Amino acid sequence: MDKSYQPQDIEQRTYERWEKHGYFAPQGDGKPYCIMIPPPNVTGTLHMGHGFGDTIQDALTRYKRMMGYRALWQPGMDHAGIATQMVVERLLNGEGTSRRDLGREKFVDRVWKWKAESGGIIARQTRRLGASVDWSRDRFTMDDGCSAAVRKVFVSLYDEGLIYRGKRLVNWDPVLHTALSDLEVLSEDEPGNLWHFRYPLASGDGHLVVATTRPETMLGDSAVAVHPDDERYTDLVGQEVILPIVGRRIPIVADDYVEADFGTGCVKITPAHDFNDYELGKRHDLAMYNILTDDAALNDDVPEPYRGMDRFDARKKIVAEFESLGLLEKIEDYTVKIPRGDRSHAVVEPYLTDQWYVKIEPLAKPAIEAVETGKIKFVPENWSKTYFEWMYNIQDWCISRQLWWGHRIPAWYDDDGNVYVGDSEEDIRTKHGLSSDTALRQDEDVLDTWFSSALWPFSTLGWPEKTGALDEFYPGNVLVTGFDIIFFWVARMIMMGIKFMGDVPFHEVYIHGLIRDHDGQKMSKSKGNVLDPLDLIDGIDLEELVQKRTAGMMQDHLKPKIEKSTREQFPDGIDQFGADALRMTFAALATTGRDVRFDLGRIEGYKNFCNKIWNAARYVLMNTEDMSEGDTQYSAADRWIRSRFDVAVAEVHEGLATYRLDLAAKAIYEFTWHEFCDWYLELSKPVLQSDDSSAAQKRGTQETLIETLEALLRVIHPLMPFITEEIWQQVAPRAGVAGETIMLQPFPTASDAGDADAVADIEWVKEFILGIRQIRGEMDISPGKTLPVLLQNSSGQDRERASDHANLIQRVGRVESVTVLGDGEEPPASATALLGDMRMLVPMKGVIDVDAERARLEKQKQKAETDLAKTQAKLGNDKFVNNAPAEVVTQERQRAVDFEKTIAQLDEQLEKLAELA
RNA sequence: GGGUGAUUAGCUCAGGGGUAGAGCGCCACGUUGACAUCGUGGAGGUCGGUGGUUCGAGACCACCAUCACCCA
Repeated sequence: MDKSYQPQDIEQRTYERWEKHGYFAPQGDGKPYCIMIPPPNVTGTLHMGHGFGDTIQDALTRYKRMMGYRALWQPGMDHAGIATQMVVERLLNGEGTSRRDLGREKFVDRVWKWKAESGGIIARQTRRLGASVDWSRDRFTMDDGCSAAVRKVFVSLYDEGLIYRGKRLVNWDPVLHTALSDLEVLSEDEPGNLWHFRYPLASGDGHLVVATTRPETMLGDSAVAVHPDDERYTDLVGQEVILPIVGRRIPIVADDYVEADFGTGCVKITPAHDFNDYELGKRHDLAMYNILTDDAALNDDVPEPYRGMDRFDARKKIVAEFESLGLLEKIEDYTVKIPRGDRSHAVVEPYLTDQWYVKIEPLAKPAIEAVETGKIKFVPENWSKTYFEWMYNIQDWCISRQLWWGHRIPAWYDDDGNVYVGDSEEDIRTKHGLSSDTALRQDEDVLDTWFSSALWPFSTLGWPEKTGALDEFYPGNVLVTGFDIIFFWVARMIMMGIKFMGDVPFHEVYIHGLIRDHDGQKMSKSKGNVLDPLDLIDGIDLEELVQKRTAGMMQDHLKPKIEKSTREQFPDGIDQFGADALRMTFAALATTGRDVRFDLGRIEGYKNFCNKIWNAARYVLMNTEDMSEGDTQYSAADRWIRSRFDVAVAEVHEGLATYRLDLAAKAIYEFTWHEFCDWYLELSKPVLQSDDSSAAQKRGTQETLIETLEALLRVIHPLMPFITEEIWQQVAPRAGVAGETIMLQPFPTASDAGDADAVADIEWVKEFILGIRQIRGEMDISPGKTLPVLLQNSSGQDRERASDHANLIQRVGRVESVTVLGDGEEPPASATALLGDMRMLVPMKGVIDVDAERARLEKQKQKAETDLAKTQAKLGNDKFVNNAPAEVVTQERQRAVDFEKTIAQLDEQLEKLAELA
């Protein structure tokens, strides 16, 4: 074995071997266990969030697989309609052509080509992370099966009246020329203005003042509204104003929606370009004047000078015209919520168009019940509140998108405008008896990507076909995802699963946090703070990282800033850490919190942990080479480490069962480093390296070393698959374990045979050694110097242990000799450590500074006195003694006694020091 | 405005009515035949504030402050 751990040598060949042997497919005849991967966007690349989620899912899958389940982790990718179309359009722009130049068919062909290329990158990243997904079942939301599922669901919902088409106000993205669902629109505060306009009354008696943040919409106004209880305007309700510039007479209406306290209490109403106004307009039966084009320029229904003008240019012109008409009352600074498309970042317009909708309430109801009744549980449980909050206020879902990339809506129109919905054109012709000379044209639009994602838990298993996979793996066990897509995805899967499978798609939803950078900032391409998981696995130099972060940016002006911060944060680029270190880091960060800060220091620590395991294995292998057959005798240390291992195993089971991967990782780290390596390996050395040890004793320790390591590797494997497999290949044969791969070995279970005596003995030995080390450390005695130790006030058990484990104490504690002092025997001046009632004395002759020792003892005494005072205060309180549980009181009394003894011992020792001075 | 969280060591975070924890960082010492990607020892916290419940609160409750996020 190499002297240090080198991940790059191991990972890829190991993964290839696993994949080639088909280890990832469900195996054996155990109970099924299934996780559906959240399908990543096929044209993107995996980011840290995916790495995090994949690590969690892989750990769970590997664990269950080792526990004997038929584990399926279903992989796949999502076609990501808008995102993908944008990427490809940008590619085309770079080539000097465009989507429209190509035409729909060629454009879609082009996207498929790009998909093939890009999808490969993601698959490669997934493999590098060590993900044990069943590649033989790989799926894509646009493949034939998933597409069939989409059509089937659309048609059934339509037939049931749950999908309808209608002219509604939608969020219109004027750059991408498509409708967006509410969830795809992000509103943020931006500085703006509030313009106050005068609208003359038709009666000629003056004017009203309305305030607006969007002056250009006044061209589409169809009313002015006031609050019904607003006495200032009671008389005016029912009258009319004359809309400036346009010259239209529009009514003054009264409606509760108006806030009398806001502005002047008069609101202009533009039903075709504002969601609130739209509702108000319907209540009052107002006219709807659409004044925009698909590009959000003004259309021909506005006064001539404005036609064809961009909305923001029109705004300026309107304001100027009001001013010149003497109708501009004032302009205030005002912070406005600006809605932008989450992909294009264009300002979204409320716009009247024909769109397809899913009537959501009938689907939402059972989906709410599923969580209320506990059929589906959120982990952490709190997220169900977020789910309910949204589900109780859910709106109909706009599912049509004016894109070319996606599932085309299975609806056809004849020349009379009749709509036919069905699986295909032939299907419709048959169903409706339409002859071949009736012209039909299919709806141009495609479906929202999330429509197909909502079917993922069953479409991937073969639905609408009846398949064995569906029988076996639906419903899945757990969905692992971030809280940001509870609405987009989780809720919709639950609705569709219940609707079409008659059962929930999964029983648990484990919500993990979102990965942020070391400053707590969300990682995003435009901020230039994204990390590619592969760059942490393989490492990357600074220049390449800068290049990667600034390439292909939409906003060139951000480049210098990104370059600067990248150079500051990673002056030496990023080291190679390996997939296991990355995975262990993710696991350790998987707490119940919602933000996960990723810090390089953390992953470095886990890389060191890999090296620690590696070297522990080297030690074990080096020391078990010459294992012979014969009797074995197990030492207390051997029995101790087995007991401790059981405890660690139980903790790991508990951590994984409760989705606390951080606690599982901690238990693994703690045991491996601080018990197995720090103590057990050290305690094994005296046995193995001493000529006094019998062959049976050596064999006992060798067996314990190799067996514990072998089992430990299995415990670690779900979190760190590569290094454990690599070491296991060498360790298993020597431990007498046969098998091709650690992946398919049973996960250790805790035996209940803890050896309390051995544990007590070794804990005593550890305290002994720690006491000596403490003296050594604080007295600045070189680690190389062995020390004589005198035992004072020792019990029979102390003496027995000291003699039984003399070898350990001497070698590991670097103790020259252990001498038991008799009752009246006067020790020389010494440094002291306490072990229960016993005092361990290290004679000071030449080695120890009296003043330093006094200071040291004083400090210990002070600590004990503080503790004693607290304890006595408690015991002096009758209420405590009378009300606290008896065992707590007893324990407190015992502590008081212990502290008093400690103080007495320290006092005695301090007196001796005083005599010396 | 409605909702959900967070506030514990210099930093990043566990813990969850009965003795304040880890990793990293820091200080000192160290080439002990697995590991300097290491070992040994050490320093460092009135657990955001104020009240309350309790024999006992960092933990439970209320309010406040600050900071996030989601929804309108």
